[in-house]
Amino acid sequence: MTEKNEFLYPQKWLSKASTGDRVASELRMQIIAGLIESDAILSENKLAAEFNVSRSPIREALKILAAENLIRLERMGAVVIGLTEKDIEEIYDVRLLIESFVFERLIKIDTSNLVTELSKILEMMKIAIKYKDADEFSLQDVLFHETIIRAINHSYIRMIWDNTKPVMEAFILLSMRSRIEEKYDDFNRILENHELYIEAIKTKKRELMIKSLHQNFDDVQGKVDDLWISQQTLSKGVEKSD
Amino acid sequence: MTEKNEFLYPQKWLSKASTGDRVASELRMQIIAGLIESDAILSENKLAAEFNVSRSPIREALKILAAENLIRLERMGAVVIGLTEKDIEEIYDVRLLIESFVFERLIKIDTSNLVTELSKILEMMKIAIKYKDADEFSLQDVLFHETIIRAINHSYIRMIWDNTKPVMEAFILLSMRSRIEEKYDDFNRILENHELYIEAIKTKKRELMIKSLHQNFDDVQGKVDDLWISQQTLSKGVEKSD
DNA sequence: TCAAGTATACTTGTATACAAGTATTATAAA
DNA sequence: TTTATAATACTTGTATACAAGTATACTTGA
Repeated sequence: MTEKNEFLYPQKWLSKASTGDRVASELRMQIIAGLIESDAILSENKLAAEFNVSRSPIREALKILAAENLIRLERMGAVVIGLTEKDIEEIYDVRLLIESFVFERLIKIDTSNLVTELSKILEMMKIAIKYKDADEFSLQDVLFHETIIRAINHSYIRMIWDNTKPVMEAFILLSMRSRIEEKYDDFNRILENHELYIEAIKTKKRELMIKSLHQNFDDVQGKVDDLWISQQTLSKGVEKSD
Repeated sequence: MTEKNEFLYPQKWLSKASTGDRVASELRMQIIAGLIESDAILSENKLAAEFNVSRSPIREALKILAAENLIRLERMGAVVIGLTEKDIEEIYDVRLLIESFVFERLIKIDTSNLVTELSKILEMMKIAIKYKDADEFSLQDVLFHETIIRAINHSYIRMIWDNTKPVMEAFILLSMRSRIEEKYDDFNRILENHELYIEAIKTKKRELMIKSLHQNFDDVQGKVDDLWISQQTLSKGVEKSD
């Protein structure tokens, strides 16, 4: 048995989370990072032993991951589905879909407070880059989009966001970590893109928003390659758990 | 304590469901039907006693309902949010959104099998009406849309469906039950509308689909009024659980 | 009557126990 | 060697036990 003292998921983001949430966050990262391979079978008992907790929070975690389509709950054990390139594309389909919807609503309301809020987040992102803090950058990046989505006060759009957020966050986190050192310039492009997004919301120009969203997506396409590479790196020297 | 021998949710739909799923289904119906009022506080222990099960499946059920935004999990007790008219509108926003997306994908693929499948479901719906079986009709109605959505094989669109389906199913169920007796003619309109939808998929004509979707939504607007009326009827003579 | 403080009866989160069912493995027979 | 059967070691689902924390209500003092 291997004692794990290091976590992929930033523990400080889990200040008041339950054990189940913590386990879910960590397993999610391990699955998306490829440390736990697809088709692997997870047993509640083994996981409980591994994380040094009881089966209750493990069950909770598995339910969460199943809802996120990262695993499949079967009779005997939970089968890891993992995150394919197709999944990433699909997540961005959904983001494109809901953010477009949100934008149409934003056009009809006063967005000055939102723009202020977004500007603040953007500045935080700049600081994060300055100090090469990939985690903080990812946090703010996700928060940026969450802030936009929450602005229209739509329970079910927010529900969709809540369901896709964890996977997206984990994915962005891994992607940014692998890029912060080598591909430093990428981040300026991301910043510019977010500035464009704010501008679109401020001026309520649909074309700008579409442009920004698509650029963001194109940017992600690159992230995918990077992540797959980083997965291989991460997987090296890690014993298989079968 | 009141012993409940009758359930709002059709038990035969839960053939291989866990106790937690059963409890969730029943609580969902009671909340949407208004038997459990908004702002009511649900305690795990009380629910466990009421349903004659342990806290484990109750916890599972509450997690499910929280994900559906029907309740809010707080420190002390789960607070019932309930389903407002705004929620119904929002659910249909989402349906409009994802079914439009799905249609764009359907245009690009061979839909002959899908059309056959949908025709079969439509015939089932007709039989259900013939025998005034509101439950069966609702089941097929929901299945109709689920079949369309599943046809494009998109994990994350399906995820959105999975998350909104239970609430929508419960809502449609209650609505149809209240209408099957008095507003019999409504059902023919619904059938025609579904025929239009099939035609849209067959001919891949966008306008037809939009028309059908909007008619469906207008139809739902009427459902809302009916449901609120049926809620008051249902609520009569039911003691409050505070 | 009112205020403060303490005791009590709740709440959830986690751990453990038990039961029912399934896959695997070993054993025995042909 | 192969097949059938039985035993065993797993699996999850549910029930129960325990611990930590919170709100409420009561008691005690003025």
